[in-house]
Amino acid sequence: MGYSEAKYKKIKQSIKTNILKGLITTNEKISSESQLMKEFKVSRHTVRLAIGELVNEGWLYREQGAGTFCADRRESNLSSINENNKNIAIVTTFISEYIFPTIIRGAESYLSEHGYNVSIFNTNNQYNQEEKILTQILSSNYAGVIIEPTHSASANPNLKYYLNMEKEKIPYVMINAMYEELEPVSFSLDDVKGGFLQTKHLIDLGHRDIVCIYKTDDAQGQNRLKGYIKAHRECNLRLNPKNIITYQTENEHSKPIDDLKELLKVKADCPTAVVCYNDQLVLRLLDFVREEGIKVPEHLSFVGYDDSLLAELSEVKLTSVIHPKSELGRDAARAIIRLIQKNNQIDPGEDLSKLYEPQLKIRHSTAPIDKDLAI
Amino acid sequence: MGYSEAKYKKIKQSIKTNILKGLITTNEKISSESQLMKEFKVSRHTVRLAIGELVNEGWLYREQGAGTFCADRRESNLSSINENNKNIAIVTTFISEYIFPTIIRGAESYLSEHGYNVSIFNTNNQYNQEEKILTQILSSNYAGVIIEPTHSASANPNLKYYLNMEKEKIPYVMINAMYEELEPVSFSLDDVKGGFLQTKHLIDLGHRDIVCIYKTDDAQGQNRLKGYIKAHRECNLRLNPKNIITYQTENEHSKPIDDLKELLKVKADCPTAVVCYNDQLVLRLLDFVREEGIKVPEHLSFVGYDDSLLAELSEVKLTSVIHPKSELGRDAARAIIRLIQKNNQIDPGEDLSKLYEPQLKIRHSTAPIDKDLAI
DNA sequence: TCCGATTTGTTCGTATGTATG
DNA sequence: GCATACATACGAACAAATCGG
Repeated sequence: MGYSEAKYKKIKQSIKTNILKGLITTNEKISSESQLMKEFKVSRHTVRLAIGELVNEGWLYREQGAGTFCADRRESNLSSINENNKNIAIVTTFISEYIFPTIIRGAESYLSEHGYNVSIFNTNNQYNQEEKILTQILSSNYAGVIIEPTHSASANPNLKYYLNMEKEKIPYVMINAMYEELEPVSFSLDDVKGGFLQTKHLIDLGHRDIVCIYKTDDAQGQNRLKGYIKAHRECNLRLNPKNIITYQTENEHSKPIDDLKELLKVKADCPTAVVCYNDQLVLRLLDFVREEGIKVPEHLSFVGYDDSLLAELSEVKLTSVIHPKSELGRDAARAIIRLIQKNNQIDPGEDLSKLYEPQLKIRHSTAPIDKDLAI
Repeated sequence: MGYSEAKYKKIKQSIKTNILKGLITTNEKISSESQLMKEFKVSRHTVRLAIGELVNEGWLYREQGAGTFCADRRESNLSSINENNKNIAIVTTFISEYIFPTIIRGAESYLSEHGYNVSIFNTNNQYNQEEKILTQILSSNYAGVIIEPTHSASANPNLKYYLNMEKEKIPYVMINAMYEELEPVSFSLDDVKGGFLQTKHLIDLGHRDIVCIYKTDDAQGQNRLKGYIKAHRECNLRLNPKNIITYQTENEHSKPIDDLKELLKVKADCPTAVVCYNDQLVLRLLDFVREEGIKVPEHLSFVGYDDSLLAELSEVKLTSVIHPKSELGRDAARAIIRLIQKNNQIDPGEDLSKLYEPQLKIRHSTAPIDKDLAI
């Protein structure tokens, strides 16, 4: 039998997970050995091996005749180190994505100025990775956590870990999106308004057939879509369902471009403008439309999102929604320090959260509609 | 059976006594399990129970296939904190610079797979900031450091900190550049060759007046400049001193563009090609030349460096030197873990360092010279 | 206080997998 | 490739402590 899949290790992990999720609290009795035998369909020996190691690692303690109980890890392990605990964890979905470095840097500079260390973690937008990281943070020694939620559009399977963080009095703040059930301190752009601004700008320029292309497995994209729809409603414009293109992390490389290609084929009611999930997507689409001989913005206007480096470096400078990257990072850092200092208990009146008002930076990728130049 | 006379406890006591009597010394092999079974006339399970507890108490350690050995208790006591030390510091000059996130991510993914935490620090390419960070790392609890040297071209005022890290047996590896005095384990691109490739490609295309624009306050830029000169030498080409533009971090926003502007004014012996310090610089220059009505690559060829996201997203796709970003990050991570495991002492024969062979990715920003199209 | 059910503690036997030299 | 050593896993039995009735 392979070591990595050792049964006793699975049992260990399971028990440890339950502790970290807060399902078993200090001095609470865990299942008896015979119960665990049934549950995992293993021999008593195997159960005892698992429990034995957890006892040695300080997670549990045993009392003959009474049972096995959850140990109080804080006292034994942390008390000595705790005073010097100046570690902050920053958890992002994609470190290398183009706007994150700026956010991280904003946070890092503020935190290091205040004597904190910054550890970074990467979920790759995957729940199991997020779980692993939360597990690690909970069993290590962090004073606070700045986290961007994974797959923020769906219900979160790791909710228990967040609740346990609250119980363990480890403050956390969320950036860019949030799990609303938790009502966390959060820092994010008003994405509904952002999507609204993107769309309204084009409507004001006379556009009527506006395609939107949004990634909808995170809350950001879903909210931007809401804003896109809202702008149409407010202007009493008919909304063509065909003009709404959505994609997920999994198919982000193919679907947006394929679907837009399909739309541009039909010359009747052809779109005159496109709002995009972010600047990077715009640039990829610009490549494609250039090959097709479509001119931007004369034939087709584009609005980006994030106002990233790309928006300024591209040939056609992008009209884009300004994302307060660096400021957001600093604000999140300031808030987490405040929470740490206040021992995670702030006055009800003091709302640390911030919803940033988006603004549109108008450059050269959008122009008034010109019917004579229709594609 | 009474607990006080538990067989496994007797075995424990016997082994412990032998160690304390000096009959078994550090790293000496004790009797195998089967020998102990015969000696004490007990089952294997009982022997394992005794040994298991002694392992947990730090008296022994086991090696599968080899045997069970007497542990060095002095060390284990001192390094009991170090056993759990799974923190790696990554120190970069500019976190948000466009290629760093990819390097960091390469390192982070490998390190987190191996159970390490990653802390990041940012020197902003300033010595005093580097000093602050090194101070902090030395006074905290890091198992290893991956660092990009600050101002790598000049003599380093923080050398003592590096020497002290060696004394404290904190392994470090350098990326992208190195302080040669230290002869560190390092991972970097062969920048001389990179600059050579940039230039040689243009010479091969028939260009003779080639401008180079390099940042020379780091070793990367200085080496690329060397490569640029070397390419001219090898091809027996006259080198026009006016064609060498250098700049520093402080004036990177103005000097490159101003100097190039100056050069292009003079119609006599006007350059036909430009090699740049990195892709980002190329894109900024592309903006400027576009305004001037200069076409790329017809009138003026450009070669970038790093093969970044920008090279593929720009309108004119950039010919650029490939930087092994992610691979370099992983390699550095692998090396630091190896150094930690080997307690910073590797065999002289085992050279962990790696100098990456650069390659040129040819895209559309370079073309054969065409005298008829001279600017 | 004692009983009985439950729970952990100790010990035996056996078998097979995996790493080392 | 082989013997040896440790690693994982099953089954069974009895001892000792705890707890509710």
